[in-house]
Amino acid sequence: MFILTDLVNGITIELTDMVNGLGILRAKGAFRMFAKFLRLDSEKQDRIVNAVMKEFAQKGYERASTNEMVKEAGISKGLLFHYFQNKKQLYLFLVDYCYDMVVAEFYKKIDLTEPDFFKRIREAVHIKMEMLTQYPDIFKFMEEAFLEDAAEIKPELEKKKREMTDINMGKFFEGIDYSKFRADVDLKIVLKIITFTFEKMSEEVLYKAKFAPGHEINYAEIRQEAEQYFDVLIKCFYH
Amino acid sequence: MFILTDLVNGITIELTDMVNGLGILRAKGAFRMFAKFLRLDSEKQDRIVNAVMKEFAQKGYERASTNEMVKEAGISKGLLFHYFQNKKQLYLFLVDYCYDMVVAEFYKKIDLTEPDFFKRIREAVHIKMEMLTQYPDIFKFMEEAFLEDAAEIKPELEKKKREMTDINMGKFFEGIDYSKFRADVDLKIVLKIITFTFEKMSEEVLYKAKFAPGHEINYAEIRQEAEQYFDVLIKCFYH
Amino acid sequence: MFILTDLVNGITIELTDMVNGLGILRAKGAFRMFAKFLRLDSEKQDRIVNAVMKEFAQKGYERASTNEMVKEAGISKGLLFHYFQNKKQLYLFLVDYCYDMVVAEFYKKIDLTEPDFFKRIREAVHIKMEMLTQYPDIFKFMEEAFLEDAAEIKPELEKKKREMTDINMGKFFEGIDYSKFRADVDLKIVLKIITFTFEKMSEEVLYKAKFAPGHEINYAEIRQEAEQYFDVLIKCFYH
Amino acid sequence: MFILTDLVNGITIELTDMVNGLGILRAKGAFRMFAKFLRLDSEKQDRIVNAVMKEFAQKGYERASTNEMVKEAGISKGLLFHYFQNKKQLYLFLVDYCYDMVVAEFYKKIDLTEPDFFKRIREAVHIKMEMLTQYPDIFKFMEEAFLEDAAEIKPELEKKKREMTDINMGKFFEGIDYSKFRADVDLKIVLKIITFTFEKMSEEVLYKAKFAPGHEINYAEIRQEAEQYFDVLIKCFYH
DNA sequence: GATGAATGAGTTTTCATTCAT
DNA sequence: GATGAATGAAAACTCATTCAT
Repeated sequence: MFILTDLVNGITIELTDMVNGLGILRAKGAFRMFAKFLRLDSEKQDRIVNAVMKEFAQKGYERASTNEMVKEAGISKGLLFHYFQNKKQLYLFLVDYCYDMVVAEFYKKIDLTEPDFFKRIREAVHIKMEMLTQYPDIFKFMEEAFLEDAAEIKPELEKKKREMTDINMGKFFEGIDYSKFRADVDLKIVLKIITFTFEKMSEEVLYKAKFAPGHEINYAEIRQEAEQYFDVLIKCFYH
Repeated sequence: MFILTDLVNGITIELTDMVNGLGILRAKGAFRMFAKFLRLDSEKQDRIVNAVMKEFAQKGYERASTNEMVKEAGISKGLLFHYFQNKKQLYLFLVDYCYDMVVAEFYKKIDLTEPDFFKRIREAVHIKMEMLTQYPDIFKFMEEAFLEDAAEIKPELEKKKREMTDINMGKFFEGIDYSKFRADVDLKIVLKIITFTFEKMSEEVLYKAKFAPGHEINYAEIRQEAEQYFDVLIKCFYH
Repeated sequence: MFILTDLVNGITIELTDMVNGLGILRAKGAFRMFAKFLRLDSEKQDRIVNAVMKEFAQKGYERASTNEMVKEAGISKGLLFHYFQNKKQLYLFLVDYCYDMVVAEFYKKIDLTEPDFFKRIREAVHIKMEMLTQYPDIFKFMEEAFLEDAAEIKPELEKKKREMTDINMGKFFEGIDYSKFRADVDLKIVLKIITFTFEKMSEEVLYKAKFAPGHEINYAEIRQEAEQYFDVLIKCFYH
Repeated sequence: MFILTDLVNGITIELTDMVNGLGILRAKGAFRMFAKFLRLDSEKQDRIVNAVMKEFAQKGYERASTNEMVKEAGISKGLLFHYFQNKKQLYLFLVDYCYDMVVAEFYKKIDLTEPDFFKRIREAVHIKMEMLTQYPDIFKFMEEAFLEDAAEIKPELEKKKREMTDINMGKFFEGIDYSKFRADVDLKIVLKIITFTFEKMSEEVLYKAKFAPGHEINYAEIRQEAEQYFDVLIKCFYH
């Protein structure tokens, strides 16, 4: 579903499987190779995750230095590799780790019983903004991760994205009352246009925030801007 | 305007300044620091540009090796730095150089007298596909360049993007017959939705092409898909 | 005596002390420092010895990883060092352990009552080939061990070799009927020449086997080749 | 031919091609990839070769540290890799470099017109001892190199050895007066036995020297010992 | 006895950039 | 203008050994 994905890369994804609270990859056992790390007390886990995330987010995959990470995390060089084997695995682990965290959080909050399409989207936009404020580092990292195209991790990263972006709009839109949409145009195309609109809007918001002094986001303004889009879309696509 | 930008990164840009055949940056004097290079005979210029572009496109900014570039171009290490001072400047120069090339070509082809909004966009889509076929290397490089987020060049690159994406819809849409649009909604928002739609569509096409066997792009299919969007957009946004 | 040594490194050694079934080093108490290990049940001992031997044989002393050994043996890192103190001692222990095994086996088989020099050697060659087939891993390891020249273990290894190669031809040749040798030349030199010949022959066989497809050894051919040497040596050195 | 090879590894080789003063490998163009290094003034070349040789000889391939080499040679880290690409190439280069040096020197000295087999060998033994004294480091390195079995360089090193050990006794023994040998035994076997004898004798000498205080070699003693072998071999193999 | 997390100095290799020629 | 040898900091990763549990 678009709301989460456009937090990070603007690709619509299917979140249904995650609703139960298990991450896709965790459920698939991909975390087994990081068992050593996951057995640590959460204070240390957090210290490491934050240090690593900070470095990757700041410098990207290639330039990020494992030396800096261990210095920041206060652990030895060997230990990082003891947990994560190599830089690539460390990176891919972190992508999953963050993704799972974000998805689980989102689904705790969204109300999936709301049948009106635009109301549901409106709520999702608000949840998204809340989370952006609460976990800015994670979103920064995720955003970079989905743009990352370092040769070494590209294939695995693309595969991971594909796993996470297995589009299934049918499921996402379950419970939505489609009778409100006008009948003279292709509904699938209409839904895509709406999705695209909010994704691009989000991108613009993030993009502008980057260049704003202090990178602060004016949420009130975004909501107002979103309402403008809601107004047009409802008028044009509902009958 | 979206057509060019979504060739490379999906950000809407202002092309008006380029129509006269001078690149934004060239016009602004940014090429002065590469005067030595630009004074070379064009055969040597091309040899160097192609070698450098190839390396950057293949490996990204960080991993690209100046050694490989000079080997491929058949020039000495010192000479490259004589022309371009350092790797960062070399990269930024190349971004401009390619961008100018693409923009000039685009404006030679587009018919700016067509008053119908959708017809103009349709033509732009076709031109874009033509150019993608004709200059695949340049587009590959530009695409990578706009995704590049190596820490070292990021600030300059973002600035450059901003310069190139200083949105000025009013100018782009000059000559367009707006009387065809329905009057009960905000026209600016409508134009944004339409722009967003084609940008996202392009992104999807490129994304799918990445995973298609052989990365080939089915242009006929894209045109057909675009027509589906035209159909909905015209029905909903024209009166 | 050459037969055993050229199994492993082509240096003539004195085997008399081993005939009683005790290894040189074991008899000398050098095994005391590995008492903890030797007290284990033999199943576990074997598991560890095999895992360690495999790793050392495959990668040599330097590159062999204690991590791999404990993984293969199914024991903990700490335990390996509990038994063997450090990598060097582990290696030297294994050299002795294998050597003792090979020597004991050899002396169970050889007939020391045969008085004819060449007949005794002929039998030894056959025993050697039998054992090479039966314990290829041990021989592979021993062969590598005697070639090993990693700086760290070199002094001890050389010392060990010396202990094992303390030449005492007089004892080895006991019971041999020397009256068959011609009297006009120095018998000691003659015996050395014969010894050298079979050692070098063995080396050549092993060397050729290395490059043969599949490394297989053609034993029939070796026996035939040995007979050619026997023929010349008997004609020239017997009267 | 045995004399040279048993200087370093005891394998008989064909030296005929080297007589003209060009190394096998140099002649084959294998030195092209080290052209940068070979273009240096010989003072610097020597400084580097000696530093590298010293480190490899002392510690073997694996343990030898390129850090130590550059420190000893007084050059920068990058420069070593500028000349030799990587540690493996550096090692293999040095093997060739030394081998060529030794072979060329040997052939300047040996008198190939001497028809008597034993006289020719006697001279070779003397030349060998002379060279051992003159270039002890090179011989130390070569000896180690031929024993080296580090996994990484093994295949290339074995190939190199094969190139150098392409046995061609026929050519080496050209000009030798075989009529002096007894006719009732296989001459080829006889020649092998003699070759083996001197090779093993050399090995023993080197081996003993290793453990002698100060590693000094008593050349007079060796010559005397060699004479004992000559005496037996002449009596038994000449008619 | 048994565990395995933790250490940190060590390794080889890369690479943009400089500068004497 | 043109060369390419020279630099040296920085990178990712390894691994024997220790020690608290």
